[in-house]
Amino acid sequence: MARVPAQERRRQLVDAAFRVIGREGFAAATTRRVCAEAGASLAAFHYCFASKQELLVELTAQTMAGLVAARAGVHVGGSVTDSLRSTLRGYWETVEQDPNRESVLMALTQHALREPALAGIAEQQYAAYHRTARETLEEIAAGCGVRWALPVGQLARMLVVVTDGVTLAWLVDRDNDAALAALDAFADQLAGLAVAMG
Amino acid sequence: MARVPAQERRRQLVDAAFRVIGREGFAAATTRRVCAEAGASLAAFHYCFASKQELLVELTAQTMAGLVAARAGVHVGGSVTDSLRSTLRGYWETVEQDPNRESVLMALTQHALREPALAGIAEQQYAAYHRTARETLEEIAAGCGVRWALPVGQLARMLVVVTDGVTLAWLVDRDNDAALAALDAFADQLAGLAVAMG
DNA sequence: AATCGTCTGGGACAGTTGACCCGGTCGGTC
DNA sequence: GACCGACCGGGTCAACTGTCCCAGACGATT
Repeated sequence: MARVPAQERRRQLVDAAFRVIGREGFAAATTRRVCAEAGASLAAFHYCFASKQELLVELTAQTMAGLVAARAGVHVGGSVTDSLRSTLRGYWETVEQDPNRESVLMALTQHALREPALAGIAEQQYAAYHRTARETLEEIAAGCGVRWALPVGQLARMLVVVTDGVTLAWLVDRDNDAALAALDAFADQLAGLAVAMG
Repeated sequence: MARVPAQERRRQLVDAAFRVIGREGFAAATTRRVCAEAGASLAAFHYCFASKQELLVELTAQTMAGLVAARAGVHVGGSVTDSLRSTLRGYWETVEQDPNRESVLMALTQHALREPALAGIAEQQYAAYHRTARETLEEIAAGCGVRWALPVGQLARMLVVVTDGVTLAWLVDRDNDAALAALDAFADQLAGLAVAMG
């Protein structure tokens, strides 16, 4: 087995855990299974992490941070409708690009809601998620010269609701067309809440 | 220990599993834990169920069927906006009434997506869920004398997206007010897709 | 070359889990 | 009252889990 710096090993193990969970579910992510995926020994695992819990904390934080980053893409251009559509479609591209990420995210969220050590992370990252959505909406409003008819915080939550809801439905029936159609329709709907600046 | 007919025992064990998962998460639902909750012995368990898997199948089917039933309430009255609002608020009442049900549902859905024996159930029940949403929308349209500007199937998916998305967000931050506000806003939005019958 | 922290190999441990089994007990039926 | 299927108690089993340990090997610094 290759000799690898501890920090690099940590990264490898986190990545391996991500792949295992995405492929076989949260329950399958045992220390032995993760080590096998990463090509490491159990001893290496416990040299890098004090416990499995520690691995999970790092994985959760990293994945949720990636979530916020991946969904931060704003596309301002043309009308409000166009901007919202392309922003939501931009989000959907990230889902299609790595569908497993969503499965992992769901599993981790589910787990984090139970685990006191992780609960803070989930809540905090969802707050960041809402914040990102709000910034996106404000950017669009500014770029298109409109203002929102509802409090931006409320609209931000609606945006998160739409992305999460569409993703959840898609995880069950894997209907890409329906997902895209729903996203477009919601974009049109939300655009109706933009009123000309005055 | 009381002497109970096998069928009744099955019911008790399914109920116990539901409670355990709702309170402590899916992973906590071991056969022993479920038996303790139900006040039954391991032997009783394996007399009633051939395997834990069988219990899970029954639990999943039963819970998802309950989901469809609980969300089937339609409230037609007044304008389209009023009807949609009260229908969505009716749904939210069922959530507030038994918040754990949603946690269990999420956990089971998550699990069902991995387990071939359960995948069919999840898919089938979500299809039923979509069908119910469509019927709700058609009832509202008929009752209010309007038609929908988009295909009803697409609107039905949007309705499901909204309820699931709002529920998911609420599971993380438990913000009741935000959930209700989002539901109302979406009701108003969707009502905009109703056009007078011509 | 000696040394020291970093890293690895293989094994061991106690605890838990799903499954199973056997002897026996209950309640109704004939 | 004999019988029989429904039901239970308690114990056992192999498999798997997270965690830990120790002897040793590597590589840079001295």
